[in-house]
Amino acid sequence: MIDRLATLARADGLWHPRDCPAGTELFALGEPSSQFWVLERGLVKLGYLTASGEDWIKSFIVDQGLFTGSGDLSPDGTNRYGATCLEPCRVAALPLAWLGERIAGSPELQGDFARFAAWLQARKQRREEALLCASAEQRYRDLLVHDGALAARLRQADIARYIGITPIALSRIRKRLGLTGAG
Amino acid sequence: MIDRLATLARADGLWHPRDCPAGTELFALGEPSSQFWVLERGLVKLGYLTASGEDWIKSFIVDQGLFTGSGDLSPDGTNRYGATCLEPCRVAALPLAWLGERIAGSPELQGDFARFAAWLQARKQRREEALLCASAEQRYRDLLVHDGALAARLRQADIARYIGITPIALSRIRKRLGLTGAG
DNA sequence: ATCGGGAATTAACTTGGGTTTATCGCCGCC
DNA sequence: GGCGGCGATAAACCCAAGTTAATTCCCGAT
Repeated sequence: MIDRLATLARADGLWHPRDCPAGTELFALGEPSSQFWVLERGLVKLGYLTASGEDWIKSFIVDQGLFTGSGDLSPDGTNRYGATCLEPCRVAALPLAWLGERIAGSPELQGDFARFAAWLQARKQRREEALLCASAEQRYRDLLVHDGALAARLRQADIARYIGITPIALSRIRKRLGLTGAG
Repeated sequence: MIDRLATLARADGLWHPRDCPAGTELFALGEPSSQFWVLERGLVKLGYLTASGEDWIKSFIVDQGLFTGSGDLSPDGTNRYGATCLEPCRVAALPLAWLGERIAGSPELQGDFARFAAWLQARKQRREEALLCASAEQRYRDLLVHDGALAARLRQADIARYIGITPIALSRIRKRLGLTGAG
């Protein structure tokens, strides 16, 4: 899917991947959302920023993936969350307006995006259920079980903000589980 | 959209709306998810049931709406949550397989469902953000502001389970806000 | 009017997480 | 080797929410 997008964008002279170091802010909450992002390599966090200045992590994009700042593909509107590189990344941005045209004109891409939307929806479904029904400790254990490789690449602070607690509370949970010092 | 669906289903002899009293369980978590539900009148809650027996409310369908037990339209799979009538309801169930064919054959219905999916996604987006970033008190106040009419029709226990706390904690919040006795 | 039942509230106690501040460990740099 | 900075952990304290149990309120049935 990413390859197909890259090929189409290259043909239109729109494919400009760029390498950026860890810590780079790709876009911020509140900015106009007219672009669509492709991660080719690295690790990106998508996060909300509350009025009181805390940030909470919506999701991680690992190794390869697609994301926007608004959660959909509409070319107007503003970003509902920001994106920051957690590792050195290679990313490319594409105009959402261009993407809309290309999807309309390509049945393969339509299929790609339909599958992507379904996958994304299932993921959101599980996340909502976890946030609503499971305790912080349960959410942490689920993360370790289902995304252990990801967890190993993240700082505890980012894991905590993804789970919905503070880094200190996560440290306490790790102590409870006998994980401090053991990595 | 509901009218269009009803007309198509009636033409195929599949439209059998039924009235059911408050408390009726339309479907339960874990059952095979082969049907698609249309609410014509009433109020339905969609809820998860945890291993320890608590239930948490995913969302409410108010007056008119569409819902499944799996969050998508795939005709296989099992229900990830259950549905219960909170008020006397008129509902109709349609086979998901039938719906898939009808959507494929009707551009209008395709458009309807594309818009519906977009709306649903935006709603999930806001819910995820609220569960992750906002306190229980904040979520309650948001509910009163944005869905006051709905809140007035719900029992406090259901509001609490939707917000993500116990009815007792909600009662304390209401006391803090000066809403006990006045509401 | 009164009785019974469900919903909401209250109280008392426990637990988990937030906040603040301090300490520890590690690693890169000079 | 020593310094500085960052991430993780620890300690002390507070508050919000869970738990259990009791009480009040309301409303409908008899």
